[in-house]
Amino acid sequence: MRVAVVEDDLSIVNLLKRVLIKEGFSVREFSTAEKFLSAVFDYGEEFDVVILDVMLPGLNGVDACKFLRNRGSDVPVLMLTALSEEDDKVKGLDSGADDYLTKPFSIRELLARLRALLRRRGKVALNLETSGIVITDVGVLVDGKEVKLTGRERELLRVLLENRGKVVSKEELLQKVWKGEAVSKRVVDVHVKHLRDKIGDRIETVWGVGYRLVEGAPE
Amino acid sequence: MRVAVVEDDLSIVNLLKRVLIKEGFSVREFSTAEKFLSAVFDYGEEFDVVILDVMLPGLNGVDACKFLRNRGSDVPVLMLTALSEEDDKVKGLDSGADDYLTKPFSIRELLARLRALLRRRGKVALNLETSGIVITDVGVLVDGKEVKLTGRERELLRVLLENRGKVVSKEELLQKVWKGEAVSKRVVDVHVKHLRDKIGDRIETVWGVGYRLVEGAPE
DNA sequence: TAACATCTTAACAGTTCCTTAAGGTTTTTG
DNA sequence: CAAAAACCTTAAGGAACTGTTAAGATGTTA
Repeated sequence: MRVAVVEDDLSIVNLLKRVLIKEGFSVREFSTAEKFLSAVFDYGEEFDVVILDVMLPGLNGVDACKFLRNRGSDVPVLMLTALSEEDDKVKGLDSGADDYLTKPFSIRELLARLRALLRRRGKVALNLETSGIVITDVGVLVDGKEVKLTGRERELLRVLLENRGKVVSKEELLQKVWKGEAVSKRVVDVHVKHLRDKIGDRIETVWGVGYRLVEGAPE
Repeated sequence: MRVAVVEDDLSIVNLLKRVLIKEGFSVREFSTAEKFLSAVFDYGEEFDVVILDVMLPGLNGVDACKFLRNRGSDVPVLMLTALSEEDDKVKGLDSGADDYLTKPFSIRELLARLRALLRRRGKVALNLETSGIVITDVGVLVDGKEVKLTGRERELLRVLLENRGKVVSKEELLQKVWKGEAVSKRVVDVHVKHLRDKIGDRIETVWGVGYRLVEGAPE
């Protein structure tokens, strides 16, 4: 699950990062709405949910959300603000946000609302920590140790991680990692091999179907 | 964190510089309010916080602060003065200053107030010393030794330093250092090379993405 | 103007990454 | 069991990216 945190207050960013990463999200942070929108529309980055501060330098969260919706994005947006006035709540939701949280907020409530948002969209927020693997924008941690992965390897791992415990077919991997490029099916094998070399034997082969990332410790 | 020190008393300037640099601030000093305002509005320099003396030759601190606010700047201002009368305190805060300190002041109190100001703005004062690199307006210190950098090199280093430990994409570097000028992507590589030659191998290449300034000692 | 510093581009060299291909191994099927 | 199918492993070639150097452009200073 990829979550974008659009927030300029470093102390909040760091708090969110710590909590969300522990919960198994891939966290990508942006200090301004402009940077976030550029990542989405200029570079085509995709997120499963967005935590968006209202008070931002430059473009504010409400307008950023409107922009998102105008451009057709339906990614769930959780709005954050220091203002608790009803007026702002209305503005926020009017702009297309899905939920709203006023600062200061409790971590428990934030997580609860995030999960609610994802559930509503048919997504399930899982704690990836059980696999011992954490992906952030800074790097990839396996059992607490940083591992250097290439672009393809990282994407491959991300897809497997999102479906850990479940078999992912080669077709699905090709579609999600290689985005329909015309490549041989065998590239998957090769990259799985490389991944195995780097992260250890956590990828199981399901004969005739695809691959599955084994779960680590039980919940 | 960039701090502007606007003060004509050299002994105070030197004291502040020594302390602030040790705390990890990039310090820029101005002996008059005019010079400071010119840097801000004519040259577009940006600061995270301003330490502004009230008694200055020419334009005084109170008026300089008013000027700042009138022009729409909301940078945190910590006012310094030798006068302890309530009257001056009121004038200072009326002018738009965020806090106020009378000379003589204790270093500890100054730092506490600075941190409070930055925290209020959602910024966190970090000690850049952990990277072994300190940037001031006089020069750049690497492991205590002064290094001569050119303009581009210094800006490049500053952006990397602000994001140390994190990958900064080439696009972001081009945007922040070259402000959207139409230059080839490769200029970044060349300047990184020059920086490496001058400050040693502290810049890591992240293939296909950008560069990262490695962190020195842990926090 | 001459000497100097800085910045950008271009060219070539070096590196990393991705894909394909080929031969070997394991699993399934007849 | 033997053949077929799927997968593993390795290595080579090429594509994409970065490193390095030098020359020209531009601006600055003596």
